[in-house]
Amino acid sequence: MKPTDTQDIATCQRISAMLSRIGDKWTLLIVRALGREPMRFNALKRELGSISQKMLTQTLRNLERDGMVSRTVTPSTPPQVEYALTAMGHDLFRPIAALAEWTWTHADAIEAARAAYDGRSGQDLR
Amino acid sequence: MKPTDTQDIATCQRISAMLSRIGDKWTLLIVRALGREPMRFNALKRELGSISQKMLTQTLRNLERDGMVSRTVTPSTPPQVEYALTAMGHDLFRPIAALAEWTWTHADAIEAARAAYDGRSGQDLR
DNA sequence: CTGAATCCTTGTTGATACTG
DNA sequence: CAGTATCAACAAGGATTCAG
Repeated sequence: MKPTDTQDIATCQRISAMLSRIGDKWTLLIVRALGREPMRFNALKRELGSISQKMLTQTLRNLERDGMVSRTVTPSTPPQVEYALTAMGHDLFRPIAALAEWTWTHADAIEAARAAYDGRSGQDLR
Repeated sequence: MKPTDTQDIATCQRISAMLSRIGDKWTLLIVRALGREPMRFNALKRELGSISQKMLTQTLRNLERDGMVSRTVTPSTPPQVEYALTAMGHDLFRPIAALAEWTWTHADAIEAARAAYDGRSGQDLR
């Protein structure tokens, strides 16, 4: 048995799982919105525009479960629920920002690579 | 390119798309394998073990299209196709490694947050 | 050996309706 | 206001078969 390999692979998959979550359709936008200021459910919904309430709830639950977002209920009429980034949630922002920076600076190169690739293999297609 | 531009929503979605791709089931493992050394198709397949041929092809095509991986065909019998990381592919490794590092160092905290959350809301369920 | 094409199962997303 | 529940549409992943 090779513990190093299986360990590395397991770690790799864990990181993939994290990337998948962060990279899903809404997480980044939500984290970004909450990164500016804590917000209530419907304010968040308005901010994101086209998100369904189901996906907003679901994504917030995931973030809450992972300890990235806190959920504070104020029992009143109407009820108020405020979402905010936790310390860990804020912390996550640093490596994300680095990756964002990379994506931003390489966007043109990627675009060019895609155009070149599509030009090569898509000439007679579509 | 100001850093404030990274706060733009379109950019945010672009980064999400990038994260989604990198975070998909096989990309990271493939990039990691190719990061060590260029490899041929079946060597890669053996290395990854449980990947289907379809997903390997598909993921490699995506990486190739984005300019992260190069594909070199040597016409012979049997044909040889070698995949390798491009300069940009290697470059991508830095911010990914930062995120991996973050995930690794926060794994326990995330695990704990999940356990706490599941303990809170799962007591009377299921 | 390196793939493309097909089918099938599963998971994810979204629209809609309803509740406290 | 802040959700939950349900269902339909669609995309992703995997197994299998065929081909250069």
